[in-house]
Amino acid sequence: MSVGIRHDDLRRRNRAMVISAVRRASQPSRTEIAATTGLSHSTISTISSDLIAEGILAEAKGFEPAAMKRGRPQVALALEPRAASIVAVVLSLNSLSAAVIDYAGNTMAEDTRRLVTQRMPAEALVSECIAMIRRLIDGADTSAGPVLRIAIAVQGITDSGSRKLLWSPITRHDDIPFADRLEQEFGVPVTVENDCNMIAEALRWRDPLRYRDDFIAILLSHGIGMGLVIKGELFTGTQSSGAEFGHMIHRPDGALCRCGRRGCIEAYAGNYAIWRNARLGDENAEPLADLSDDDITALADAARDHDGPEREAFRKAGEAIGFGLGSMFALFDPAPLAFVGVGATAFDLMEPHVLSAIAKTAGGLHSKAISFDTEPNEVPLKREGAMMRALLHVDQEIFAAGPASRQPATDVA
Amino acid sequence: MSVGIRHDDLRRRNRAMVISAVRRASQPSRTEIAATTGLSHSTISTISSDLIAEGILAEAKGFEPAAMKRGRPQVALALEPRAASIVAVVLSLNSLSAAVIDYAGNTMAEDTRRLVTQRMPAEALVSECIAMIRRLIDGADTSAGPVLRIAIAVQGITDSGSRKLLWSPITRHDDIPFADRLEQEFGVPVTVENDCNMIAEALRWRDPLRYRDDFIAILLSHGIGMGLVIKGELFTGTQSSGAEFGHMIHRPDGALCRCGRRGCIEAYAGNYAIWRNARLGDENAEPLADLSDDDITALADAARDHDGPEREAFRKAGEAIGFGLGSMFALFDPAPLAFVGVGATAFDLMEPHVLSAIAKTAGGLHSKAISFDTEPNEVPLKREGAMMRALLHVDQEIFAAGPASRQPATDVA
DNA sequence: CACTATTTTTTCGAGGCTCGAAAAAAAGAG
DNA sequence: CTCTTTTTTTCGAGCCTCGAAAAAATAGTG
Repeated sequence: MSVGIRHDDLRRRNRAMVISAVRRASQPSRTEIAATTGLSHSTISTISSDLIAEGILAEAKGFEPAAMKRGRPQVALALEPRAASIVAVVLSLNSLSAAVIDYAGNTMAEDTRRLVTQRMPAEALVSECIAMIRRLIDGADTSAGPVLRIAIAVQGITDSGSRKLLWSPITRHDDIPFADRLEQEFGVPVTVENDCNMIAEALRWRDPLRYRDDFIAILLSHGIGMGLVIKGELFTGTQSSGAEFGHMIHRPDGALCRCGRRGCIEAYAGNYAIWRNARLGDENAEPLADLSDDDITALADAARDHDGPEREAFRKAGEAIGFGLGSMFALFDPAPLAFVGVGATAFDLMEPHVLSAIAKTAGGLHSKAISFDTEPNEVPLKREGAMMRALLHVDQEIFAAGPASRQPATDVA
Repeated sequence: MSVGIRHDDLRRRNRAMVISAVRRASQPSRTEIAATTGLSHSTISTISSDLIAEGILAEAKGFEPAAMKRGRPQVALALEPRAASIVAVVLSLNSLSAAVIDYAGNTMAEDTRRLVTQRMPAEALVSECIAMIRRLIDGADTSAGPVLRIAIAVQGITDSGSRKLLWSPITRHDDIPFADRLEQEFGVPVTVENDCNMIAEALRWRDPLRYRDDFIAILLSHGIGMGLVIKGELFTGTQSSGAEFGHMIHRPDGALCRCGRRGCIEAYAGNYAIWRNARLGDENAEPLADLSDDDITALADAARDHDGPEREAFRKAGEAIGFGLGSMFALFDPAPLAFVGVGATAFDLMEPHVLSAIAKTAGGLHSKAISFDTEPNEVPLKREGAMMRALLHVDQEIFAAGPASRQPATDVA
């Protein structure tokens, strides 16, 4: 059962609250923080001066555009960029990229390179990550704070503790212990997270009004991924990263999926499935290993131009997604949707069929709550999500705890 | 955003913790409570003596079987039955039942009667509830504490605030404001909750070892209902009671469902669907309004006796449930299952097909985590669930708050 | 039966935390 | 230059939890 609240947890939580308020709002004053957190002015004053003394926050200077009011002007608080830094890594099919980011979210250094992930041994994937991170850290500006956390966004299924990559389409190997290996190497907490979950996290920060408590991010690419936020929290499985929308069953014993099973949504709506339906007309044909973005845009152009197998393939894809969403909506009610990735550029071809399929399901009941949005470029989203994930961990788990529990002793300073 | 923690919240939470520990364990001592909550002995001592003084807890006497130890014997703490009472109501198709229950969970008075719910106006449903509760309260033993909460378990979809019955198979009417009407009548907080959610809540208390953080209760009756506990919390929709498993889509544009749509799981696995497949062999036939339990057991007996349409109907039902579960497991990983209701007596006929369908889905990966359990009688579970729901509200929201916020003033005692 | 060992529960003072009120600080308005 | 307004800090009061010590209550032991 959940444990009782100790006296020191109180401070910890309220510190976390203040840090979170500063990260969320752009440079709020103490008064604004008091308003959003519901804590008293005196408490905010005490906590924020502690945080400033510890080098976590700083008073933002050289900026008063919206002043022009009577009374003592508000002092804006900001995150101190040099308080820490984190590393955000994105590992996708045939591509690895990483960035060192300061505590305020500014990118200090970044790098990207192509790999043939599907042919590499598991250990090589890990060591490529390590090597890239090592280069970035060594080369980074020394003014940045110490690296306190590393987050890796990766296509595939991770365990619920975000420590291992259980399965991924980018490699033949299972159970790759990324977190353990990188922690051993860098001596810093590491998490491996599902890329679509990171996309959802990023959307929340990009557009907090639209994507707040309940929304769904769907990645339309070679496969179909999903990041799900329900009641303000990222929804994960009990044992894995979960939300494997692409492998919900659309038609029992239906089309052959890349995962070896039959009838998965992905087997109708993944890029390989659309291509297969359009070009081969055989939904049992062995899925292709990879497809270029151009292949998909070519199919979409053909489908827009004239009726034919291409248009029909996109219809089937939209239908599979729509019925799948309808089934999900039966479980937790409809929510706003964001379609991300190359496939999103062809979403105009699928949208009517998605809608008409949803209308045939229980989700059609409250379909007002559904809105669509598309974002073709998933890579920056994955990186932003991993970044936010890492920064929030630093906020909530390291800096909120206070100086006593972070360092052995502050006496001999 | 979530609000900061005030100083008095701390006491409130720790009081809640202690009450919860006493309700969970059977008559724990102060030492045991300290161990399970992680709070210090002195804190537990202070809080528990407050609670005893307020008449919420009591020292349990006349019981020391497991003593025989050296040292000062432990004093068992128990809930004081007269601290409060609650009313648990179960409203199902053609049946209404209610019970007055004391704070320790003992039934003080109960009543059940048959109604023709489908032909009654919405207002009549409400007033029948009111009348039955009024009779029970007036007739109840005066030694019971005041009624502090009423919980209604009802078949159908409620809003996420548990105030209205949005839709239900037991009536033609929508949006029945049970909570508002009953609160107005009795001046006590009221909630209306989905019956399957209450079944899940009850299972958790009946067998906390098996049904703890993650499990699924499926009600197999005329329709198919589900109560879902994920990560220790009842899973509800964002706008409704959610978890409408029966209306996830099994086969797009498939069999005609009672809800008017096509291909829902219920249209294959609900009692009416099994009967229709077995007797009419036409999955598009208009669903029957009601079926007796005997009709279903007769079908099951026939299916066990010889191959034929009955057996095939149960196969289809099992398959629909299995594929549906597989799709759900893609979202949040497999969990233990409890099948409840008349249909559970025929579960032996479905189980192999459920399993083989799950094996064809992503859920088949970790199928070790799946276990089945059946419980034919759903009525007591619904009542227990509603009871626990109401009692927990009293625990957490009324008694945890302390006497100051409950009464105007304790000065002139 | 008195005494000891042992375990549970209560008491008490110390240390933290938040809060409200009042004071201090820092501007614009007149 | 003084007054008004708003923000921020300071200070004492009131709670809360904790650890240590004391008190309470019982089973063993000779």
